[in-house]
Amino acid sequence: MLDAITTVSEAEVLPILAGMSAARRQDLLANAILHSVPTGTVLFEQGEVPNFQLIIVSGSAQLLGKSGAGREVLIETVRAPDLIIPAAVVSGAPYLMQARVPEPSRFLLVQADVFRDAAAADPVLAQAVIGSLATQFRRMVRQIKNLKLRTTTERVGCYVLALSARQGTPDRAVLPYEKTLIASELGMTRESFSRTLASLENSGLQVEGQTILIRDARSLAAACHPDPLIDDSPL
Amino acid sequence: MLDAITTVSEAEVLPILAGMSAARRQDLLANAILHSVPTGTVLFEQGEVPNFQLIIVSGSAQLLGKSGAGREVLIETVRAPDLIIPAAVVSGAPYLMQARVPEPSRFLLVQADVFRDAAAADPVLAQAVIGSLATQFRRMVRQIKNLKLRTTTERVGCYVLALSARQGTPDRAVLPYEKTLIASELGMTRESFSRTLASLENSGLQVEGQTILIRDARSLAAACHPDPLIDDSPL
DNA sequence: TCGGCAGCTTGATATAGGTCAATTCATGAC
DNA sequence: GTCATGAATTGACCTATATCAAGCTGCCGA
Repeated sequence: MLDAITTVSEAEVLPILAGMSAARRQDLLANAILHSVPTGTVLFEQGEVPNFQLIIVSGSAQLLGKSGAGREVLIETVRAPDLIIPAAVVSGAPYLMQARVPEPSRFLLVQADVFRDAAAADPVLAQAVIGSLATQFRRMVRQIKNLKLRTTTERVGCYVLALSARQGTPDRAVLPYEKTLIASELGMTRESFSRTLASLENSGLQVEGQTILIRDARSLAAACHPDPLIDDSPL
Repeated sequence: MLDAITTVSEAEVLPILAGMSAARRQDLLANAILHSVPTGTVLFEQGEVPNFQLIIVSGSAQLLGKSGAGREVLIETVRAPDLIIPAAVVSGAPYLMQARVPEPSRFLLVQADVFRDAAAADPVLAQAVIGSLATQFRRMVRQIKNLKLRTTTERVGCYVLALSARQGTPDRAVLPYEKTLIASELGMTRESFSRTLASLENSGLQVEGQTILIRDARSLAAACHPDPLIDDSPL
């Protein structure tokens, strides 16, 4: 499960580390570890202080927020290639979210202080960190606008539209994980999500298990008011 | 209103630029502009592409999100010394929020491309940008947890508690701006905010215009479940 | 093949919070 | 001082969404 990196060939192609001088990258990877984890693994809990910067080599990680009462909501999904919450690592502050692995994935673990030092010393790595942080920040802002400015119907409809755009299939969208999780991501209960999806069948949408058919994108858009400054850009 | 910087004395003390070599800082400031603006000024609209990186020298800026329907909510307040949405500037993407000035303030305007180049070239500036982005990201995460995991009562109560902690007065909190704005920041209507505050009078709280007296912090905390991983740390 | 979960849907009901409207309060202009 | 304006409160009402409670469906393991 824990493998020291013998060949850096894999890590070399990581876009995050691209552009770093070979020497610097060598330095970074000296005591890095490549970790392959199965579905369901918890990478860290909220409240923990980061020991490592995790770099997603393949797969993805879900970031969950938990309340004192035990309620648990999905906040974000991060996909390869990216860093997992560099904000916590660079600030050395406790994680605000738990990280869980929804599919077999591989991560590169870099000691937190090593990572910080490297980011301070290497402008190319610093740029990568800045880029990752900026993108993640903007996603959070979009989500806040989504929550504060929209009804559940709008959130659900726009979620489906954004999904179909991201998947390159204008006539359908396949839900990437359980509806219960998606509901929590959208800030509603699973029951509301189910009902809202059903009610959108009047607006050119058809639910078929995990796949949602979009029979009339025009009508759907009219019902849920997509907005490029809220919905994830297809980038 | 627009003044070229003749003396850099002011900018020199800006913590953001501290640590940069004098030469580099000089370079940055060469075509920077110091801008003093009155209350109410809109610095930029959402949707605009950033021309400048704005650095808050004194005062603050409010970041608002607007819906197509014209609804407008407060998302964040940024205070000196800090950068205004570096995420938009470094990524060169359109602003997701409008920036408005709630008090007479001064900003240093650095051409966006100049700022990007400087951040790429100067590790110290890069670190400052990383720090600012990380802090701002974490604030957004806290806000999302606040919105998704809490009731209005909890949000209002914890807001007051956090305020009083930040202001160093355990027995009171002074609301920093209109209640309508605060309500939108907390994701509710002004009416709900008003009623919720009133209802918390049963939990050791007393409303006195813009100042809220905390007569029984224990009881208030019991009613609203503060959580260090959600509420702004007193840092 | 048969449980037996886990996830989902659906229905009935409750309620938190939104909407609309009227009133008070505070502030600043004149 | 009075008036006008915008903010805040309060009340009555309503609806969107949560909650609670069955069923349903598909899947996995024995």
